[in-house]
Amino acid sequence: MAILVKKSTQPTINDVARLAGVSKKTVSRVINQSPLLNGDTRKRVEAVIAEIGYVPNPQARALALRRNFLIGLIHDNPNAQMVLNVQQGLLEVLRDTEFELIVHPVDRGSGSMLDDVRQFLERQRPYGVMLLPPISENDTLAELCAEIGCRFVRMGSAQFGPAANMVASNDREAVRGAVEHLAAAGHRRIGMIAGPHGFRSAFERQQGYEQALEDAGLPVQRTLVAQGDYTFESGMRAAERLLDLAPRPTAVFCSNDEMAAGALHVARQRGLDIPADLSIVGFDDTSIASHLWPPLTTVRWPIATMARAAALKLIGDNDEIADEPQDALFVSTLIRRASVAPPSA
Amino acid sequence: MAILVKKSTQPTINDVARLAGVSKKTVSRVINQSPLLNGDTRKRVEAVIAEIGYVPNPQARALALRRNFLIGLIHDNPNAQMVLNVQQGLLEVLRDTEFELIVHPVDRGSGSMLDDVRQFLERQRPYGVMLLPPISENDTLAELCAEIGCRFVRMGSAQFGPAANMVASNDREAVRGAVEHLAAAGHRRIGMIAGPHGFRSAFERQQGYEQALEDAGLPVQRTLVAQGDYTFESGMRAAERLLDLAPRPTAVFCSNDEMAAGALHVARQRGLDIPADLSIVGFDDTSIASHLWPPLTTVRWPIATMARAAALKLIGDNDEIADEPQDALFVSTLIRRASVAPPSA
DNA sequence: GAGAAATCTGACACCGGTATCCATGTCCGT
DNA sequence: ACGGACATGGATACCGGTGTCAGATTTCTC
Repeated sequence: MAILVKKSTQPTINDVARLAGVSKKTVSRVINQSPLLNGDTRKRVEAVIAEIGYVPNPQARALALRRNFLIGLIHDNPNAQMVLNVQQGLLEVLRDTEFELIVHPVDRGSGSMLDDVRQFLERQRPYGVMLLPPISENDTLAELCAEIGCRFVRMGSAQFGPAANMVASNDREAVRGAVEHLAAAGHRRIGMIAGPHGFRSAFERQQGYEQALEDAGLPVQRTLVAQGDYTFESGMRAAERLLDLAPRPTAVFCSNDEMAAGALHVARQRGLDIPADLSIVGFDDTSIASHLWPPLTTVRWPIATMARAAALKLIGDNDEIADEPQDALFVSTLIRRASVAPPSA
Repeated sequence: MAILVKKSTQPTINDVARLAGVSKKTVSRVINQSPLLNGDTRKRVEAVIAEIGYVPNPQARALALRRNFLIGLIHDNPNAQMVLNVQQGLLEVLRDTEFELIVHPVDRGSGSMLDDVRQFLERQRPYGVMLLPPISENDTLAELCAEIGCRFVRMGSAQFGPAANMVASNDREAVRGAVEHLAAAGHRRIGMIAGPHGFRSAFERQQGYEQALEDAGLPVQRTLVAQGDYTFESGMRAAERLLDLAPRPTAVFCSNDEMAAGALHVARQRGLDIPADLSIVGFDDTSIASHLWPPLTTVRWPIATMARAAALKLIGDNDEIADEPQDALFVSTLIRRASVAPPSA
């Protein structure tokens, strides 16, 4: 038997007012917990609300209040796990508030990206938006949000300036620690699979890599750095280039787990033993890292925590968010698993 | 320098009307492409709109039209890749429409799940919602949607009835084919890591497994079926139980890729060679399947295609969606990769 | 050129909330 | 008993769109 969709009509504030024998405004006061209400009237109204199952219409509310309760998540991130981690962090905060989450992915690289976002912002006028890397690194985009008058928070891999509404991590330091770990294990030829050109996160992580090499007294060599675009496939291609070198690097740091997985894949294809023949370190600590075999040593990027913080900034009472943007810094830590060992020979 | 958020005021339909020297309604006609408009007036209004950058307020529109343009995605699925695949399929359809996507994850198992969903539906009154498995298998939930009067489409692993607004795949047949493939390779002891009890998808897939065994003249043994809950960790635990058996199964079919990855992980821990010592088949063909080593033979579940179809059903002009729910069936196919081989001894 | 028909346009009410502001009722001091 | 401070509640306008319907204009017909 078919399940039919009733064309039911939802009770409105007028129905409540009529049944309770009060005016709309009084009902509105009850809903909004106004303090200037007789306890008796309040109870009567509440009883009616409960009885007929009245729920305020958010669209009408939004119209009257000249604001809505939508938080936008704008991203161009191909990494499902990361996006979902962020969503989870966000929703944890949004749960039990009246806010709802609107997800708006955009085409990276598409020339109309800015127009797309502008249209989204102008149409929905979300209360606030959250910008995920890598698109969050785009200053023009941030300026667009500001111009339109939309609260925003950017998640990123480094402080961009004294005040850029940034919730950031310390990627450079974290990567430096990770590569140091490789050097300390005895590796002298440490390759890197870097992120795409023009991305702040890619830049920061590469800087960390180079600093660690310098600290360890190792030469920084162009050929040891292959570039990917944060996808598994690009990680494979980059790894192929690195593994074709002679002598082969004995370790490789990858700018994210996805590319590390690609590198591991290629190494396996070539019959290399991980970690004996090649040590691999990733970045992000998404679930793929611990699921791989061997489990991947990686930098844990506290993305869900950052998302929670960003959400709190967005919906916080702090109305000065725009005038006094505050940045927050989160610390990434190295998670040691089984994909790193001293070089074999 | 801080990026300031301007408290700008958006132009309204009244501004446009005043500047163009016409009435609100005429502007509304221009926006809605009403055919009964003098070309001249239309152009004048359009010019003003373009000049002052007018964008209609969706909240006001929603209020006046007594409907909005929000599509809800309700899910309790822990699998990030799958959820994102669905989101992608959905958004592909929603892009270039005026619909926006609201994501509303719920706590599986939480006792308040139905209340949570009810609150979401009553508050947001989305134009339509999409229910993802496993929560989509919950008939009570579907009835709730119908009761509230919200369009909905359920994605699932089998037809639930003659008309249940279902976009479904043929899991049973697909699994039968997959297990047949194992039997054809010469496996006689084929284990299964099943999904959680009470889930339709889990049931369908187990039925497919059992049918394949019967078809191949193999005994259906309780001990060869271990149960998981679709997570990596549960896959590990289930695999441990199966690999502890003596004699050990030489192949295992897993109800999803995530658990297959867990099984692969455990096999590796025990020093087994895949596929020589153990053949593994998964289900879903999420990206993890091709990223694993060895690449996983798996059933491709066309979830993004299904999501597109579901989205079209939701936003389609077809107003009878409620009265004449139509089901659609999608075919899953076996993707042969390297995790299956004939048994070694 | 007058009247009818077809075409366009605008005044007005309405969607379901909130804000403003004034009218009433209550309690108190004198 | 009267006036004023204070607490409470209601009438009304408004947010920014859309629907209705009547009136104005144009076009067509004879």
